[in-house]
Amino acid sequence: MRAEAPRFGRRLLIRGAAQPPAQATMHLFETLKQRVTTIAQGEGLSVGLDRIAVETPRDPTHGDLATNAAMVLAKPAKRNPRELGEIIAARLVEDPLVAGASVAGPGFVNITIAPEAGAKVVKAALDGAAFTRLAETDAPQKVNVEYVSANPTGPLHVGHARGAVVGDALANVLALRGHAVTREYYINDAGSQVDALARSAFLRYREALGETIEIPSGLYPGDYLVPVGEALAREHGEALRDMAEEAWLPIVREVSIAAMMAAVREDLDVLQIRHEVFFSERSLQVPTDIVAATIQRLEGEGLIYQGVLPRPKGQADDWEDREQTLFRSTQYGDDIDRALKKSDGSYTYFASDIAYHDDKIQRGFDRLIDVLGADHGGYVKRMTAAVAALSHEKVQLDCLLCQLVKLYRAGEPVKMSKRAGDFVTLRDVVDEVGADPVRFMMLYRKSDAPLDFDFAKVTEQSRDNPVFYVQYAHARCASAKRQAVEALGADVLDDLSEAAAEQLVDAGEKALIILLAQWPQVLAAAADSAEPHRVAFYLHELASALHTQWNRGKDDTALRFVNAEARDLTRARLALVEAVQAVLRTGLSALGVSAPSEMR
RNA sequence: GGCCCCGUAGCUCAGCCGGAUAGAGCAACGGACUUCUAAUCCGUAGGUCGUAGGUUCGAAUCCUACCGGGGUCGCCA
Repeated sequence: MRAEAPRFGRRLLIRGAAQPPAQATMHLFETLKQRVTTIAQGEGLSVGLDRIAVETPRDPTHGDLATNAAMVLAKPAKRNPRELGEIIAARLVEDPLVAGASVAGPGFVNITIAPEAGAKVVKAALDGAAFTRLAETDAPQKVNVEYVSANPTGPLHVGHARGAVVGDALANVLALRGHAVTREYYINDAGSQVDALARSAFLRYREALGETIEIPSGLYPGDYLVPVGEALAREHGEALRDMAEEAWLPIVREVSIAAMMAAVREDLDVLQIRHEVFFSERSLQVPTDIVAATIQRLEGEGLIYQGVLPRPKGQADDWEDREQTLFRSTQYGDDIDRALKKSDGSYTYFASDIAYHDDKIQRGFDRLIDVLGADHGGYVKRMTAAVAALSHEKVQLDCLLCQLVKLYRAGEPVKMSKRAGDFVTLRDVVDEVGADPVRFMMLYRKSDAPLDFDFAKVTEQSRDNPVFYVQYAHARCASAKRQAVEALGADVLDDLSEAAAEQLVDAGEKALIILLAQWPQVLAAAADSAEPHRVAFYLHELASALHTQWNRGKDDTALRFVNAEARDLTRARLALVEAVQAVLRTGLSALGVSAPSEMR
């Protein structure tokens, strides 16, 4: 059963059908890399061309850009890197995009770009969507991103929020990279935990009928099941109470799961997270036992056997050797073979998950990504092995582990215990601080690093708060344009692509242009490495460069974006502002964070 | 004990498919600003990139071992 959720993010899924006209696109780094490669080929060099990189040097006195070409090409060609560098530099300066090139250090070629090159970058970035399409891959894949997949036994808590945001942003980034992305949620509705849920709801049902109940440990004590009990009482009266458990449990279970999933979707909704596919684990067993069929297929390949696992060292005092159905995951790099059936004959979670991943493979995905909590780290090898076995190593599985989130309130840790009602739900956090800070902060850290989340800090309006800092940069761009209109009339913003942007030669303006030029490759790298946090850091850097330039205008009015005495220069700078704003807006949108025009 | 992740400035962290003098923010120190281009700005100082080896012309980055922190370890999901 695959319930199709309302379509969402379709815009992100649509690939740019028509390539924009050539002069509108300017991938500065790619273009220069091409030029350098061509020069190298003209010199008869062919080994190491793919290692040529054009990057920004750490030290800005080294120029705007630098290439390692001379160094990576010299060795295989048995040539002197500095000499080779001189040749490359001499040829590069012939290029109209290049104002200067010189050899430095062990053989770096440092490049100063011409004002015309900067102007092209600015004009390309004016159309944020077209500029972003420069990040599209020429080898698009069908990618499945599975994330959240929380047990439907209660509301989502803060820990889930991180996986939810990371998965969603990753899906966005992959889509912008040109891949066909499906966002998916696996509903664990088949195990013993949902039976425990049903028993808990049944107690609430009896409570609704007037009984005094006590919820034993092992069941779910949260009062979020009270309404479920009441609904059961309304619908069934006392009918369920007199049934045997085998009779009422399936009924109560189904109602409870439906209620929990409705709550989960509402919780995700407040973060604007929508999955396209909700996949039921139970549907792999009922009405048809797809799990069995999958196992049988693997058995045909000699990957299933009855066996006894070795006793693990160091612990497991109560270990008893036991023969069970095992998957030969060691054949694909796992440390130990893994059990597929429990002693009562039912499938392990892993067995169902094998069938589930097989379903994804059958649906034709080239790449599968599972966003998991860090406590599932031990699960990665076996699932990777299973996908390799099922797809005959054709399909790649990447598991992205998200570390824990620690909550703070003004520096003090927020205490959470597992007891009823004493954990912070996703909804609590979003209600208190808003969706934007939650989303941005969850992405402002590598996902495999622990994250501190401070309620006070993320709503603070200061530069210490990265969410505010980036959004404010976007708002500041809007503000600059408003001021320009006031000073120079509404038509000052017309046809900014016609502005004389080659006037943007100030160091701060150039720094902004170089940063803008990096956007397509930052996005591409974030997608390829499955690291959406790179986008967040990049946006912070771009925001910082904008604020810096703005602040320089305080000391030196000649640098202000808006100058009522110099309409032509103002228009050039407005083009830059517009370009920065477009990239900020596109980037924030990829992260699912709003881009306000003013901060209130 | 096995496996996975992490260890970078006082703090919180980027950088990691090898490249130049290792970066940012906070805190510290020294200045500027008294303002709607608002929700600060400029500068200074701060480092055996956990330790020890190895590969390399070149290592925070790759390999090995160890130390420290976290997670996880047959029928929970």
